[in-house]
Amino acid sequence: MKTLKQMDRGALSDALDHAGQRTTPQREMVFSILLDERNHPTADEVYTRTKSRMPTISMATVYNCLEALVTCGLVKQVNIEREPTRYCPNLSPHAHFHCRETGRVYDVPVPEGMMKDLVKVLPGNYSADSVELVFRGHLEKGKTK
Amino acid sequence: MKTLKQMDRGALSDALDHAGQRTTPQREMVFSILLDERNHPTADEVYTRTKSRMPTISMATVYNCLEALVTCGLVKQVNIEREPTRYCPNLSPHAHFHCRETGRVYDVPVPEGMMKDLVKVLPGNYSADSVELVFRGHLEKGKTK
DNA sequence: AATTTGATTTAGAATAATTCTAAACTATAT
DNA sequence: ATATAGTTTAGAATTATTCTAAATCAAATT
Repeated sequence: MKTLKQMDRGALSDALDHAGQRTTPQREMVFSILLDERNHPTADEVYTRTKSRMPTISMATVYNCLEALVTCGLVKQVNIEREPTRYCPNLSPHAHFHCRETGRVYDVPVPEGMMKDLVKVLPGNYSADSVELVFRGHLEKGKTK
Repeated sequence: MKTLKQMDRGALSDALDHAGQRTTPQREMVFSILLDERNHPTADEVYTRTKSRMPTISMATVYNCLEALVTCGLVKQVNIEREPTRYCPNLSPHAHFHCRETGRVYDVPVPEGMMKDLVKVLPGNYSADSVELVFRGHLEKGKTK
């Protein structure tokens, strides 16, 4: 896929606009890269991929664009154990699974309302606006369920 | 508290021994510092506190000691959003709450078996050996429950 | 008791992800 | 057309952590 779908393009400029930020070719390209291959790339990986299609872009701009996308709510940062930050455009509630063998990170959809239920373990004066759930382990091959 | 309780001292040398590592004054001191004030200090904070009682210790040694304690299972690393790694000697199952206002991290005990239940959201070929649950938000003052 | 062995400690250098800085560029508003 | 403000860019700076190599220490062996 080479460019942003009309739908995503609209979502992007709406979201940026709403946050008082401009829609730029670099931001569109970075967003498109993230949507294209949703394997939780690091800033460095995003830089490499983006550069292949927009050779003049700089690392600083990639960081800037990623930050803009995070700020306007279209992208989430995923941090696993002090490894470089990864970027994830999946906005539906999900957990992450970190494979010790490959280092890859997978989205794990969680049932409706589960994240809500989790906050019930908090004492009454703890008010949480975000819940992060990360599993670590390995993938067993050949076993689907 | 100035030194390690007899119980903790035993647990420490047992655990180190089991991992093929020696019990040293530096490791005892760092462990004692962690047990003394359980507020999830960073390596830097551990260094400062340790230095006040053992002025010759170096930063590298603090990192070495913390790593030894983690390796032998007495201490857990807590990573929140690419902030410096924090160290936590609480071995019972618990979640963490990260206050956006103060930056402090609190342990939140979770009911027996809850962590076990969480892994059930994983597809059958995902095998998890650790579950991490982090809440982010703020503490409401004056409200206890 | 002296010596070898291997682990540990230490200071300082190196690394690496990220942020900062200041100048150049761009687009929009005036 | 011009001014204004946001954005991009290269490169420097920052910072937590790891690495390196020498010095120290403790246990095991002679």
